[in-house]
Amino acid sequence: MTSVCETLNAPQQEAVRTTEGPLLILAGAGSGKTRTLTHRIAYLIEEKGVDPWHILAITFTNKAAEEMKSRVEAMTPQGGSVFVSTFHACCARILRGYADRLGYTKSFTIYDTEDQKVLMRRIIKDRDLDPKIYNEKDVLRQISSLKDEVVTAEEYASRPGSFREQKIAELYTEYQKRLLMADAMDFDDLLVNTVLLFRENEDVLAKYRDRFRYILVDEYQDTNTAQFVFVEMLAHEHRNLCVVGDDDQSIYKFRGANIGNILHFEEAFPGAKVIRLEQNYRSTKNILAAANQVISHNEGRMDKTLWSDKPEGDRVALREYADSREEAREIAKDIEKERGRFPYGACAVLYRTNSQSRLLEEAFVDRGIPYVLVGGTNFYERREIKDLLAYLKTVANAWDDVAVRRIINVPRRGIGDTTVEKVAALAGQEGITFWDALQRFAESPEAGKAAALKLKAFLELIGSFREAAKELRVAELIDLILDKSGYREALKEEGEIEAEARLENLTELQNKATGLEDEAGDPEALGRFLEQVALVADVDEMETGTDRVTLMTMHSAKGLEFPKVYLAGMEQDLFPGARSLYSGNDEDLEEERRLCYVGFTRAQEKLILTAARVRMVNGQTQVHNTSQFIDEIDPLSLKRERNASMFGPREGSERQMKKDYEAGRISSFGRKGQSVGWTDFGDSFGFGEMPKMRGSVRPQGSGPVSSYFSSQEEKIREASQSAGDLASGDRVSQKRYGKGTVVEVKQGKRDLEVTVDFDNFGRKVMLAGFAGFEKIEE
DNA sequence: TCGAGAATTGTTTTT
DNA sequence: CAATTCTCGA
Repeated sequence: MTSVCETLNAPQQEAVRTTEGPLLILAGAGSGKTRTLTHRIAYLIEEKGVDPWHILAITFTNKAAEEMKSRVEAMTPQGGSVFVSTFHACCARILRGYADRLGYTKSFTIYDTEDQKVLMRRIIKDRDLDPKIYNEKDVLRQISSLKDEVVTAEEYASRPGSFREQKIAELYTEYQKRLLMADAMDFDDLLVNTVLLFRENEDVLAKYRDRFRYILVDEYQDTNTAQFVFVEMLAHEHRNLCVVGDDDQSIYKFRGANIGNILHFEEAFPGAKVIRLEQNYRSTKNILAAANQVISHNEGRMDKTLWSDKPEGDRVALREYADSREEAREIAKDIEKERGRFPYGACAVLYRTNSQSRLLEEAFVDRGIPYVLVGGTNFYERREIKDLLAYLKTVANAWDDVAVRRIINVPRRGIGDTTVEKVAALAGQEGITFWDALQRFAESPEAGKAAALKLKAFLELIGSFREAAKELRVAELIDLILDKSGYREALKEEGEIEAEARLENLTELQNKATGLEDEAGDPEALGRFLEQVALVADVDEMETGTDRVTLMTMHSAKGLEFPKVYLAGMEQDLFPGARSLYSGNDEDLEEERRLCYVGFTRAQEKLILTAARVRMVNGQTQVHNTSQFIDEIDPLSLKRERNASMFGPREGSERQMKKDYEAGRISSFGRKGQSVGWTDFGDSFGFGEMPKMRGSVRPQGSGPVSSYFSSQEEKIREASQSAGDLASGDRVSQKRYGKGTVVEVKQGKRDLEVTVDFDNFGRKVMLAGFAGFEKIEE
């Protein structure tokens, strides 16, 4: 064990040896914090003789938990019995033991985001609120942020607030009531309810305080208030709390992460010791320099400087492309070209939004490059999986209305909306669950003969599953359900490729259940399975060790590292995203910048930034400048690579079209609804979709979209200017389009028509760089 | 009741 | 460009 410590640097060793009292480890990116943490746990066990039973380690993902556990186990034989887990899994575990104290049963189910939305939508509907004004997403977001701060429905309702806030409070209250009735908790509830459990049950709190005498929390910068409260309660007595974090890597403010937790740790835990890990073992000097330069633009950071004694390495590369498709293709090409130095498994392509993965995937498929996509639509969120899980939930928990209603007519069994609504109404007025109402309704004369028959068949079907569950393993139960419900049959009949994929997914789910190691008929196993499934993150499922390129968001990449990293889409308005740029709140921009820092510091040897000039975003062609973060890098650390495809002669039809256009041979080209033209900047070439336009293109205003039009008057004026001066007889009209605004100027006499589109932020949307179009021919 | 086609609308990031 | 909701006819 002492020899183990020798491989650590001085501050790391100190962090390992400071076992008693509160400790904040400020660990910069790549400073070996996981190593330090695992050594610390091993040290506690080996040197301090602490029983692993008394140690709790909280990680950010299940994957990180597993990894930490196996690393500790490799160092000390007892290491395997340390409780390493995520906040959510840990809370779920505690609640499984004591949920009855809160009015739940111990086999409560967990609602995911979709379940939450379904439930909330129903509540809003039942209360006759305008779903436009109270849309479930907004309401849920507000409730979620209240839960992040451990504000209960009662507390919130008792606070004075605006009319809307009072309505939200009512919805919150009702939502919690229905969750309780359904014996279900949402993600946030896992934390909040655990805190409430501790608050109201002295004995439970005492038990866990006694058990977890040494607590470690990783990625502390991304904890929210609820998590802080949870940890504080547990650590209150023994005060052996060690948190590790890096304020520069806090990227989850949007889901309630409270950076104050780390900034004010010393105040919350007086006498806390602070140790800084500032030596980076991961990246070359150039990469680190670029990362440091970018992050230095943020204000209010904790004082620390990351350094490295690694070689200089290559400069950070910047490559610009004409459009996003080309960007994707060139990345794929480049990966293939350098395969000798960087095998596929050594490469990662990171991006800001999940939607960017599509083009990359296409490019990789085209070249036959193997890749793993992390994130996007979670496996467990796919329709067929959710359907089957709803069956399982219905079997496990008859109160779960959302689950029952999901499957009552899946596959089709002739129970339509009308019937379902009647049952729901009955449930509402009697104050019983949907399931109970279903039983009553099937017997009542109100149900038509045909409907009653169908309902009874459904009830019997579920009943038979419940019976069967008593003597089957979960995997076998799944098989039975697929079979007897007719679900598998229905999919097979479709016969489409998509249906086949769905069947494969179901088989995969079954395989996961097979790996469960449950006894036949074990009543807990089903609940365990459902819980496991509810709490997995995308990264948890990531395979490692295969020679494949990794594609994922920068958020998902937190905590990971790769020899070669591409950051795709380094474009203003995409990264940093328009949302953060125009919110009027600098903190939003700073969070994006931290995300950029996280992205940069994933790279060990080579970092390549790419940007596209023209990109489709939500079906709209947008022209982007390179990200401001690029300007924040010292030019000496950056290598702007001019690539032939962008600045040299262009190939194929686009080039020909350009010539034709210039020579006046054609006045318009492109497919229906599209036109093509030149942008003012660079030499790039873009397609712009112009649904309202026909005819040829006259380049007008172009360049970065910086103007900001807030009032309707301004928008109209701007649109008019694009059309030229207004004359009498011109008609100006405006209409809402989504959240944006479209202003149309029709100048009848001169046969000129202009449409200018404004996005959510009031910025004029430039269609591939053009603001105005002259209509020449029909 | 149900499906097809039209219309609308939406978007960071995720445990 | 999706994905979802709406509308309408059978």
